[in-house]
Amino acid sequence: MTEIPTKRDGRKENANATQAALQSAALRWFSEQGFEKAPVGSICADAGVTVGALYHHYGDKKGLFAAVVEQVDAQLVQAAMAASQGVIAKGGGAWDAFLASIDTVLQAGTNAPMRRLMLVDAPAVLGAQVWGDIRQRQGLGAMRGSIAAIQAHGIFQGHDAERLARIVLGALYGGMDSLPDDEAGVQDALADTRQCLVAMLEGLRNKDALA
Amino acid sequence: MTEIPTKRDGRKENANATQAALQSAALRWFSEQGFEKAPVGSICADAGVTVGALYHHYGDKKGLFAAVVEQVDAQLVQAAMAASQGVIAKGGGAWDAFLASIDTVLQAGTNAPMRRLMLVDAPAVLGAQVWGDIRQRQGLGAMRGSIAAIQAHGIFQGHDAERLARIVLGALYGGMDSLPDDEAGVQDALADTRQCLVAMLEGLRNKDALA
DNA sequence: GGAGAATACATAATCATGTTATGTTTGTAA
DNA sequence: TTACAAACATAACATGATTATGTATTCTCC
Repeated sequence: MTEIPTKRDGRKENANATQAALQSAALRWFSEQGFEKAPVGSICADAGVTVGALYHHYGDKKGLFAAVVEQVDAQLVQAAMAASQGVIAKGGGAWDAFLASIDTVLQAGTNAPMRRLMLVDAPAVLGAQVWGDIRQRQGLGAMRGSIAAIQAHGIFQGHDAERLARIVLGALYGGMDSLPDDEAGVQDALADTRQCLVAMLEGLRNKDALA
Repeated sequence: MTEIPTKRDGRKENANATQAALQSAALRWFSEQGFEKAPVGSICADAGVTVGALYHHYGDKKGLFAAVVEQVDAQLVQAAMAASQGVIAKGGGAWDAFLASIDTVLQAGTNAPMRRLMLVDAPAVLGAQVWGDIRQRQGLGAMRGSIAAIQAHGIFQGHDAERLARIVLGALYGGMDSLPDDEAGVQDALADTRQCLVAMLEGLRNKDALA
């Protein structure tokens, strides 16, 4: 969108490579150790560069963290939307498509390190402003879109899509939070959690239908 | 519970006083500036002691933070239970008492600094283990108790109280998260948020009643 | 009631870690 | 080919948490 590089820039290619290496290493360190216990020196060493590269591209440690968070979030949104549209493609209704996207997020929440990265560290490290912007662009935006799509089908009428998105996402996070950290039995808990969530959502849906 | 001090200990009284001063100052700094931007030196200076006192009583900065979080959480639980029992005392039902406790928590969430302290910084700083223990003793424990009480009245049957508590609390936090940071219009948003939450809960209640 | 011990701090050094100031290289445009 | 800027490397720097050590006060016990 910026400009069509008629002559390819060798500098920028290298820069993109180091950024990719940096974000890849950072994702490992941040998810496994948490933001605090992930020294910039270790991340850079792991990426095969020095701290100079990091501060050149991201300004500071939080900048790198923000880039990682947004990247992961974007991938999750993409997966959720793919699942949703998969249901539509198979002739499913808007409601079932909505539930499919929720299932995808829940499934992703199975991974404990990822949970801490996205739900615990991100809001604390980035602050309300930056994290709010990222959420708006990624998760919340997608959820708001999904709810708006649902509302176009006559469901969830009369509620502010933005607020409802936050509440539903909150319940979803609460559900993810209830998953055990140990690998064993996660699937059982997942099924149970899903049942609770769906019950609440369908409850809300049916209740609105009466009014 | 520990032992009846037949001879009063002057040391312990002084120690309790400094601990109170420390926690009071810490609450101010942590809620206004966040954990990271609250230097231990400033907290101690504000409390009229040196860092030696802090590390003697709490081990480290996180220890002091944990004490503050648990104290605030305990106060909130107390307020919620008082509201709940107030409804009972006036002849209200278990369900309305349940909603009253939720209202109390929501109302507390009106305060933005408090929100960051309890919902953002606490899980990130303390880690899953410590924070989980505190929640278990305070908020989650109370919510689980409330739900169990509800279930004794035939509502929310067939769901694991623990898991349901986490999901409801998650939705509650999501709702608090949707509140605007500016003071103006908070009450409007609060009413709207409350409506969404109650709708979901009553939806779940009614749905279960059918099965 | 005095010696010893333990508690409750104060003070100053230490240390870990994020950040920055200053090169140095390399590609690119003129 | 020269000048300039982006993309790093290196080493010094700054900040803030932690700790090692010292001291006074209080309690315990003989």
